Amino acid sequence: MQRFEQSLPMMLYRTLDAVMPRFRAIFARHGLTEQQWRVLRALWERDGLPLLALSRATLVSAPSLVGVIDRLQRDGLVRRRRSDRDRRIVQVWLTGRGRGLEAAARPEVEAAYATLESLASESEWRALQSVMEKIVARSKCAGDRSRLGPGPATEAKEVQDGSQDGF
Amino acid sequence: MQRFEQSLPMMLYRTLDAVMPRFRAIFARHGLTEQQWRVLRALWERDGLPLLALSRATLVSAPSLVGVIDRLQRDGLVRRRRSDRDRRIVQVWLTGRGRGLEAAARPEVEAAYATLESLASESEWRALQSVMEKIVARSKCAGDRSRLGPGPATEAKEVQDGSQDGF
DNA sequence: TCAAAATTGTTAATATATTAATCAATGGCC
DNA sequence: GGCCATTGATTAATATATTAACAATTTTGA
Repeated sequence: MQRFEQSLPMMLYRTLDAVMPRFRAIFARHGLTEQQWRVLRALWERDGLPLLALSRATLVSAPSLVGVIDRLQRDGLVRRRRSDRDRRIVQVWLTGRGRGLEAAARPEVEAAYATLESLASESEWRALQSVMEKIVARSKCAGDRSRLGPGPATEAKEVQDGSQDGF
Repeated sequence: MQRFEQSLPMMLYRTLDAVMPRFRAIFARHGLTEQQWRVLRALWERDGLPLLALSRATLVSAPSLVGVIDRLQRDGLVRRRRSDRDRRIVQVWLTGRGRGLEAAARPEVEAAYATLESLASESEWRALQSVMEKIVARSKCAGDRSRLGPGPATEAKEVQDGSQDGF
């Protein structure tokens, strides 16, 4: 059995353990947890996402996400609204305060990314990203079920309009 | 701000999300969670580790580890024993059942690793490992505090004897 | 049309993660 | 010897993860 320390999972965990603390410190200064940050980050890019899409975007499982959003809502950063087109769907929308956090936190996060990028060369980053993408892509094929569902499925049958409600 | 999807943290999480399910399925078949597996894995390599060393080896924080070990103990897989040399230290020892699990699970885990390795080439794996090691190493320098402590500290003042009790 | 199957969000039960605080034991130091 | 900063384990409080089960809605398909 491969040495524990050098197994791919442990290497990935160790890397996260090395880089995340500095990000978490920033989130904490703005009163956010890492998962709350991820949700906001996704909504800043596209507001009004349905819960399931948000789950896939943030890699937070649906059951966990329910709680994360409960607390974001409690803190007045987002709002839930059930879709009219499909009453099963619950969309999550930013409040003014939720939207405002982006500008407030951006400088610190940018700086953290810059520090992070300085830890390896351009080509190393590209290599890293390329291999990880390959692993992810080829894992999905192998009859896997990565707990967050197959996403847009094998055949992309996504709605392509830009409507803010088109889910 | 860098695109959310392509940020290093999300890439790492996505990779874990892609590869871990197949391992977790194996652990579950043996009645283990991922963290319980990590503890056993560490003890198989070196039995009787103190809790803090176990925490560093598994990347499970000490408070979490207490619960993980409580449950492993409840299930009769490990045993706690307070060190005589230093009454603060609690060592964790495998029971017969705990030791037996290694042989039972090994084939499946080996197979999973083999499948995993087939997802990328030799050189890609080396590149991946090399870049991640670099990131980890250089993150530690930068006045970081990756929650699991500085390990053996800057100056390795570890006990070098092979005694099973030398902690 | 209508019952079965699939989707989406949620709850429940148990296991972890995270941060801060506590507590006993040790080591250094005067 | 006795005070004190440290260390190693644990507890406490809150937030997430994971798996299974559910309820309300669509969607399918006979």
